[in-house]
Amino acid sequence: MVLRFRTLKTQSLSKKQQCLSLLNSCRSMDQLRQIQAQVHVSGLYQDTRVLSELVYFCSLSPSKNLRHARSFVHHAATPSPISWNILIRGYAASDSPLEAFWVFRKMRERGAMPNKLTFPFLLKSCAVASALFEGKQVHADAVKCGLDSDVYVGNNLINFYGCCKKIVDARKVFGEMPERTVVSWNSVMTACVESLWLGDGIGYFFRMWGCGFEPDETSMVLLLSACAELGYLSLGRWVHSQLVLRGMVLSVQLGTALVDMYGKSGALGYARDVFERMENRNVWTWSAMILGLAQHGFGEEALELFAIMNNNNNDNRDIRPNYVTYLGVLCACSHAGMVDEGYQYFHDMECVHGIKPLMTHYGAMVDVLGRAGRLEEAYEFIQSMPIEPDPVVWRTLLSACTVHDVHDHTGIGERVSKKLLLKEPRRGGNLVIVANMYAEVGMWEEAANVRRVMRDGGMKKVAGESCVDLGGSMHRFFAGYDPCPDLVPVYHLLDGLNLHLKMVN
DNA sequence: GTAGGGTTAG
Repeated sequence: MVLRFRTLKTQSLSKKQQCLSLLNSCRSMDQLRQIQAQVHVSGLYQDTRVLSELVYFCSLSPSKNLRHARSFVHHAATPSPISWNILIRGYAASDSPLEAFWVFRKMRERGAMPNKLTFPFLLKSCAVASALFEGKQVHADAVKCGLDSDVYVGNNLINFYGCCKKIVDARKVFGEMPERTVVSWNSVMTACVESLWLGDGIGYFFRMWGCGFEPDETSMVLLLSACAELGYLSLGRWVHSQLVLRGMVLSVQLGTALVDMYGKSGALGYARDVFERMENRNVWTWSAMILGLAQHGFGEEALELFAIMNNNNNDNRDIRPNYVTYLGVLCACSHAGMVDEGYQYFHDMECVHGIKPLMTHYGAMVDVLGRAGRLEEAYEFIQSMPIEPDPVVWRTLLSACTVHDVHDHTGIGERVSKKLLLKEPRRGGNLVIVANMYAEVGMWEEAANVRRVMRDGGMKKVAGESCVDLGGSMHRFFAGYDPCPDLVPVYHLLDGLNLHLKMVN
């Protein structure tokens, strides 16, 4: 289709209006080039409104071309703030979000004044890029422009600091906001929950409620994900009851959050119940259910569900597994001892579904091999990884070594511990595993050496902690921590359990 | 005469 101004019925409209109308109906870069030629001919090239529409198409339409948009703005004599903002917004959603920051620098160099709509997308770019250094400069600029009091700017500042794991700063911004909306509360909750400051996240929910804000769906999803992470079943059930009481529609997100919470808390019956009742499910819903089953020892059921998900006869024709689904699948294999299947799924993940394995997938596969006692194979698997294994991967194998290598003197435990300590020499927890491994096989001198290294280096293991939900409140337990007045029956029970386990094995 | 905005899933 060739576009010309005179093809329009609206002959009476001005050249400029015709041009804007054409831009409005523009669908491809080819059409845009034709319009661009017309713009040149009619001398509308420096019109700020026309320019912003050109930039809008190149930055935000499905056939966008950001370099094109950028060149429009850079070559314009005086681009309006709107053009700059649209360009920044385009980069925020692109694969190279930090370019937004450089556009902003250029904008400032050329003396354009940012307005309150400049900062949200700019901060969003810094947030997705986790660019703390750049984001702080933006924050400072927002303060200089007196725009940091805008509620949208504030919400994005919270989100930015949250994404950079600067929770104290996120909370500081929140605390100093002159005006807040539900989104502000949700943003600060997100920051806490994402960084596993779960109690604080839950606290913000109830403070929000106390301040008279109505929690929305996002608030509920966030609260549920904090419950899921803590295994705080009683609070999770309370949230569920609130959803029913308020007559909130069980959206895919809310339903998934419930399935996730029940699944992680081990209440698989409830998880399954919500899952079955949901009208719409997406890949996250299925993944949450699969992972819940896998993590609680129902490996075969998890894999069965995965097969159903992939079965085209079901209502989920468009649901394709993603990286989270495969974490659940591999977790199922390791808990069910299915090594060959694990290899097969790991292979299919990339070759059939095009999902490039992440570090966690390699770790999960090491867990599959390690739990099955195939330690050498796991070691070779790590050596053959195309990415540099992180300490977690080595620690997974080392833990497997302490279980399986105790009476076997192949020395794989030693090799693995060397690899791990090379990467993370100062983490006390690593040395504790190594010392225990030596002690287990009676290599007392070596064990003592490791302990001495720890002591001399001032290294301590961060105490492992367990939470138990009792009568609706969370109780935290540490090893060696002794708040209970009468532990004797507890130890008797534990002894009994250990005996039972040994007899079963 | 004038255009555009935020938070959420292992």
